Amino acid sequence: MSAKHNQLAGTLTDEILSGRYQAGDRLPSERELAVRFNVNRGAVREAMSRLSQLGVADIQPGGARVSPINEASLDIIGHMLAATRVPDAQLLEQIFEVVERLLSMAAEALVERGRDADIEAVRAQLSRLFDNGLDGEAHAAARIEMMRTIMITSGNLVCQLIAHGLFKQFAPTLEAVKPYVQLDVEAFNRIARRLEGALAKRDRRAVREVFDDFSELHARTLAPAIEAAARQSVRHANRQSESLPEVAAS
Amino acid sequence: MSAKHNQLAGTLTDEILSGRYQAGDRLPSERELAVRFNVNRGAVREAMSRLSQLGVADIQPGGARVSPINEASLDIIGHMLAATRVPDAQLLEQIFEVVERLLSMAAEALVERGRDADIEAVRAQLSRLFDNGLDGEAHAAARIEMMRTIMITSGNLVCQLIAHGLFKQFAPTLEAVKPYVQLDVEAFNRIARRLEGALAKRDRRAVREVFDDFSELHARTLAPAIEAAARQSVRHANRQSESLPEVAAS
DNA sequence: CGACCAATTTGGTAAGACCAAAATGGTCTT
DNA sequence: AAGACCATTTTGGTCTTACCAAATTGGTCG
Repeated sequence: MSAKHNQLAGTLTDEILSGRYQAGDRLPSERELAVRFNVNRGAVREAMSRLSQLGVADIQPGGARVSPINEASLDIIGHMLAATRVPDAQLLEQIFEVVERLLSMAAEALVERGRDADIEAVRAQLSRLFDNGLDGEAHAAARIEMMRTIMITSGNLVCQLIAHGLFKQFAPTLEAVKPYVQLDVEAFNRIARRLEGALAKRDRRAVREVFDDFSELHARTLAPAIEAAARQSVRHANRQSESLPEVAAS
Repeated sequence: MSAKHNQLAGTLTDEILSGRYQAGDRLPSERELAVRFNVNRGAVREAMSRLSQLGVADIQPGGARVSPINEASLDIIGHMLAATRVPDAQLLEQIFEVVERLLSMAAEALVERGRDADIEAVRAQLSRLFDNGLDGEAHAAARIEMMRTIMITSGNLVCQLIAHGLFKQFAPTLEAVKPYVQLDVEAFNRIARRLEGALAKRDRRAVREVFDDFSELHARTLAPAIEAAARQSVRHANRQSESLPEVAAS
């Protein structure tokens, strides 16, 4: 139900991401796209503007060209995840790898330069994770909330922005995979306990080791979940991603 | 010389970043901004669209509101760096902290899962750094090129996108600080040598330690450079950042 | 074969009108 | 007096049309 220019932008980015247009190729002119998709040129323009800001197209007077993927904005990750109905396992792993590194960085900054109160806050959240018996949903929410707190209290804005941006993009995918995730709560809580101790002692090295192990656990958990999701998804119909009907050429 | 909507977008983001509009505040309506800056509403609209994609404003039918900074896109970093004529040392350090973490991650991925040819390529670039006597400019260019190679060969797209995005944004600032940077080439080359060895042995732990030390060296180098740049810049006139003249209210 | 120049194509900007959703402020009910 | 309800106004969203400037294109001339 989104507006036309949104659909157009989505269609075009998908076509670019799918290789329909290669990097360096010229995109059709705005006027041509307008007639082809039977929309206003203004709508085409807004769509192109988004492509430009997404970094997938370089648009200049005289014509627009497709940019190399590695020059794009972080925001294409969301498109790439949504493009395939089975989440791209490799890409998801890359995302988590980055997130966990940044998380480790934030936690290390916290133990090195953070205020006591902030450390206490994170420790309290950690305790809640392994103390009372939270159900699956609550446990997951608490985990995310804790990571968020670490990011914020670290004081590194860059880190926060990246984490927030990435999370916003893979959240829907995560939601789709979630039913198949079987977290080893025991193992996780062991790690949480270790992290809590490392924070208490402000032991940076220990913090890092904890996150290394956490990263490993996460990978062990995620891989089979994605596989399971992939097996299941073959039954489902193709998600009808909204796209504009293309008018036949004369 | 940029277009009106660009200037307007810049002016508005600067005002938001400077706290002129607080998070949650309502922004003036498009029509009001149009008369205030004596531009077409279309121009205002394009500017607002950019604010929205930058994540600094949430724009909805009924009114636009300022978003909290930590929900913005990575691209505001560039604005923040450009906002103050003296580069914000803290922010720059945060950026480098992130970049170096990601670099370490990429290098570790390379030694763990990379192809021999790719490792050879990086080693060759490293050798060039400490073998022949490159002058300052060439040495700096070679350093950047090597980091770029590591990022690309790591195969982690997310990592690449972040690094590319960050680099694009602090490049101009770096250019401004560069004259004041006095790199300890000796120390750097020692680190380069160690990295080259670690890559050859595909020793992940060693790679990480090298990057930890590299990060430290980088910080030691950067801090005094920024300070020197700050001392010098007080003499220079305020960079005349292009902004739109505001029309007096009737 | 190459340099140069004009016609065309392409993106950029502007102005105006209209629509739908949200915010606003008044009114009525309780 | 407080709250629910509703019509008006405000605000962003879309579409249309026209014109401008820069880049591309293709031909022509040296």
